[in-house]
Amino acid sequence: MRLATWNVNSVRARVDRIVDFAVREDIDVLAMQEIKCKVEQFPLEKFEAAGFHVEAHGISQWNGVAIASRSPITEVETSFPGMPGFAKGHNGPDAPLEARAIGGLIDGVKVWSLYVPNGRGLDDPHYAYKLRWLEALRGYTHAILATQPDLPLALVGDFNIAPTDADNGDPTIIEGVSTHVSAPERDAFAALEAAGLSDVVRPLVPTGFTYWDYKQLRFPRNEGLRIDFILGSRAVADAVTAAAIHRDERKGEGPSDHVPVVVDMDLADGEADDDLPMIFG
DNA sequence: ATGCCGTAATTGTTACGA
Repeated sequence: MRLATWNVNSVRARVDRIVDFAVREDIDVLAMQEIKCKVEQFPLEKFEAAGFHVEAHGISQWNGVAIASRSPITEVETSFPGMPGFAKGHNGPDAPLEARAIGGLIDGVKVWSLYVPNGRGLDDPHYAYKLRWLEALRGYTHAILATQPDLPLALVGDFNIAPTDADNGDPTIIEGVSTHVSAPERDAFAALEAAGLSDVVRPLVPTGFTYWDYKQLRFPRNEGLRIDFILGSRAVADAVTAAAIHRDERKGEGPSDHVPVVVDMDLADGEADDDLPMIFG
């Protein structure tokens, strides 16, 4: 399985670029974030014409996530258990959920496309919301791997955290002042790893950014951030054979400000192997 | 070079982004 994640910054504004990439790179599963449309506005036909099934979750012009897959997607969920909500003036336990998560089972792999809240500012209510959201995601991960430790689980998307200083090449993003690089955010990311996930791209692609702001020549100057990740359970990590960050997708006409991150997985059918008749035995 | 903000509500301006 070739699995990709991409914050597309509007699926309608660049659907042809997205589908062209998925076809050209022979992507099996493409997790998208910031589709920026309602489900009924999603350009389904162009994905289906290219041979993809699509599950999308979008409720307004903000946020929105989707998964396009060559194999059918089952067990679709549009939030994970415990996921908090947020709205202006309504930040409590009953706040409405945003369209920031969609999960499904694809060829035995549980895939989640995630758009972690931005945070906006260290003193902003959105920052506390971001940390609550990440803690809920950690709790979900811990719970599911406690009961299914061998599950191939992939949490992919825009985590809006630069986990190390090497992941921050933007001179305007400063520790102590900015979101994305604060200790609580980095601790929250590390807690996901402690819950049983690992970044399956970094061992194969140790450096490089996945996002460059549209302003201030950030891309030509290569002043970006690495904030888009593919986190996998042990079963996923053991299956990964290759990884890539498609930096070239930031070039040309009408790019997203993020680029796709891709892994190849060689997934043995663990249970099926045990059931195979011993023809040669 | 990869080039100086883009998108989607809306129709002048605001919200959002990282």
